[in-house]
Amino acid sequence: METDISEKGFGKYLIRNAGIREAEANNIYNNLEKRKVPKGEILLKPHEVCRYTFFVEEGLLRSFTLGEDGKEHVIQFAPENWFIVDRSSVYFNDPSETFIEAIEDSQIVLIDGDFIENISKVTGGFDKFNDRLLHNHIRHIQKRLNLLLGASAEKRYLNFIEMYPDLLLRVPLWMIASYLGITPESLSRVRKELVQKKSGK
Amino acid sequence: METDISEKGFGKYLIRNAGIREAEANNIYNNLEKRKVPKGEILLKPHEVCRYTFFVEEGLLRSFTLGEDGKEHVIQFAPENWFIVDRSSVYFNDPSETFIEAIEDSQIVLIDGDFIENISKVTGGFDKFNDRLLHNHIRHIQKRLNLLLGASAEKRYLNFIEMYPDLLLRVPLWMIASYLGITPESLSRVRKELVQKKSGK
DNA sequence: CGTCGAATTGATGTCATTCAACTACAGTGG
DNA sequence: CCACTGTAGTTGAATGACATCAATTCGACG
Repeated sequence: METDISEKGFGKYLIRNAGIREAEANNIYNNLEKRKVPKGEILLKPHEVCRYTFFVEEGLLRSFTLGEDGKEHVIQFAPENWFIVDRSSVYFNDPSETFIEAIEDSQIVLIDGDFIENISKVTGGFDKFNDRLLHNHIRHIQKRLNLLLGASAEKRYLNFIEMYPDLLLRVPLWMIASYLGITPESLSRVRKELVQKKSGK
Repeated sequence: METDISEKGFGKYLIRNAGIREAEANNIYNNLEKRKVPKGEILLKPHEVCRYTFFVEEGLLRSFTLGEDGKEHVIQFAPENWFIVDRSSVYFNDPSETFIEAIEDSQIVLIDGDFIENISKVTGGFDKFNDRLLHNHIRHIQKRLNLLLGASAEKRYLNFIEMYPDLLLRVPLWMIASYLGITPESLSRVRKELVQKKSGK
């Protein structure tokens, strides 16, 4: 049975952000695979080819790599209304080098490549929407690159809490440290100093 | 007068990499603006909106930012048959934060957004080609992110000479250092140690 | 020939890592 | 209900990687 999706995650998202009419969004949404994933579940592992773009309706996912040093490096966090995917892997059919993991119990939508192609044929504007996502992604990574090249651990942390204030409450600090490219101990000290600076004013 | 472009840079590139037939490539190529740029010329400055994607037929360009610390950070090098552009700026019409500069006397092709749209209508497959470029770009900067997050200066340098052996001979070391996110002095020492390791074998 | 920028080298400083100890707390099984 | 265990987070002391500052060499070019 089809459901009215006007208040549901991905359907609502399409209407608001992709300029897709409600009837169409409804149709799209009802043809997509949804899943509930419990905290801790791994949705993608290295050496697998990434087959889906995941859209997070509820909960929180992350992607990360395991460096040669044996350490995790968080690539991205994906809370509600975010996409998460290994784009290189889906696009080139390359084996992925990253994990995608649920760090909260989550409700997600699975979008595969065929689906996107079909949608593009039926729904004008989906291509453009997709294109905007790609460019947003690029802008995002590029900004992060600039920070890593030029900013101290403290600045990177401050930038993080500015960009993702909500994540601060939901993500363990050691993952944030990993995202910032520092150790948990260093992040702990950075935070300590920030508190001291504030109280010193 | 139209020229046969079969042996010329961008036309040849289109035939070989975008799956475009020679007649079409010829037509495309003859409608594009070309420029000779002397070493040192700046093609894009911060606060300008980037209007062109530059294709390098001959020579060498780079893009870089000026960090808050007042230091340059090289984003990308673009030798023959590479594109260089501030994608966020062209796509979103945002003022750029980067420079694009010729670091050798160069011969370039200027591709603007309108042109790409027109080509897409006429030439099937150009969209897909463009899409592949975008995904290549993402793969590229993602790899760089991983290196910055996980690898030492030495590893990053080794990776660089593996990926761009030719650039090593054409780019001043201080620019490579900037690309790697270290100081010229540090790069000098890294190189010294590598020589010593080799001779020590 | 003189000048300027690139590159190297040494001495020293700084930031972040490493390793280890310790606290707090949540989940588990007796 | 309590002891046991594991994970997150903090803190301290020592170390390490890279930066900074200053001096020198080298080569390109006017």
